[in-house]
Amino acid sequence: MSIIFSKSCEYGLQAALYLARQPKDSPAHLREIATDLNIPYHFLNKVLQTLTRDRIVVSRKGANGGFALARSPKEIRLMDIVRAVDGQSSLDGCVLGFPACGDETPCPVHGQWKSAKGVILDMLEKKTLAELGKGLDGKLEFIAQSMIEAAEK
Amino acid sequence: MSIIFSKSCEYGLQAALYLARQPKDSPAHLREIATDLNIPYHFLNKVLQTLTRDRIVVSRKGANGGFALARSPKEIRLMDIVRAVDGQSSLDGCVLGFPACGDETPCPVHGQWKSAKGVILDMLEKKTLAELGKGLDGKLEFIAQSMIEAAEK
DNA sequence: CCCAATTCAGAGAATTTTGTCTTTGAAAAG
DNA sequence: CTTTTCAAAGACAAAATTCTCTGAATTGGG
Repeated sequence: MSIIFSKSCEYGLQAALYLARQPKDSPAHLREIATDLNIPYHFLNKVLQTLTRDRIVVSRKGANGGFALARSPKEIRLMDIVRAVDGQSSLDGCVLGFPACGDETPCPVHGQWKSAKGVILDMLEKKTLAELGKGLDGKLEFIAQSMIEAAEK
Repeated sequence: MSIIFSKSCEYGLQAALYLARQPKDSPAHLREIATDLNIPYHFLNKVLQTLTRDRIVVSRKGANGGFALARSPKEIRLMDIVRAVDGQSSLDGCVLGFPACGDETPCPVHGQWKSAKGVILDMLEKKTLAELGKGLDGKLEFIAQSMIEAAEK
């Protein structure tokens, strides 16, 4: 599990990234995505259902079916996926766990944490799937390679 | 649970902070700490055992026993506690979960995440219990208040 | 010196949360 | 209809969190 995301969310982000790289008008199959990204089939099923309900991806049943992004990758921010899967509140809250911590009654690291979180939120709010997919251009093999190495352990 | 720490770690940080505010030569009892911070007694027991084994706090049994910091609050950084409880590796790893992500084969957000993590690690490495305790001076009631509100939910 | 009370140490069980799998159903295409 | 593919409920497993219980060290009082 990543530091800040649940596994569901991690898988959701990976899958969305996968779909962003997919040629237009050719939806990807659950089976294909799960295999390529080395994600448990049925767990990914559930995550994609969530993203579908949130209208971040669209699904089609039957032959020629599959999953595709609901809108242009330029219009899907990482934050959209995080919010859909882990919920907004997953990024709120005091880093030391003090329930009453806030701008008025700050915990001792409130200020510093706020600026660190600012960098993170900024990243999530501004990065779109389009930019991320571009970052992967010319290294299609990155993900696959990544997963092969993981499987070897 | 905080975004980046386990509950164990959160409790460890809170307890250490508590001990830093404690008058010299008067160790705090487990029962007292757990009650004041609203932490499950036996879970805190375990966390404090970890911190004791790591020589961040010292313990004494029997009457007049209890827990105290093993050295001056000025010499205990947040990172020491995080490392002891959650382990160093809890802060490593790709934020999107790609196992092969690294400086040579970066994931699309590797750079941004690295700088965000830099701010966090910097905070953990530089902030000592002494500075944090000072931050609480004059608001002894902060923690208690915090916990009362939490309990009301 | 011995005993009783106090307090931490630690193993391990129970619970909760999170992640994974099983199974059945429903929609679409040909 | 038959095949393909997503939808969804719910069982199961693993991990994190919380609780139970027993033991061991220390102190102070008889």
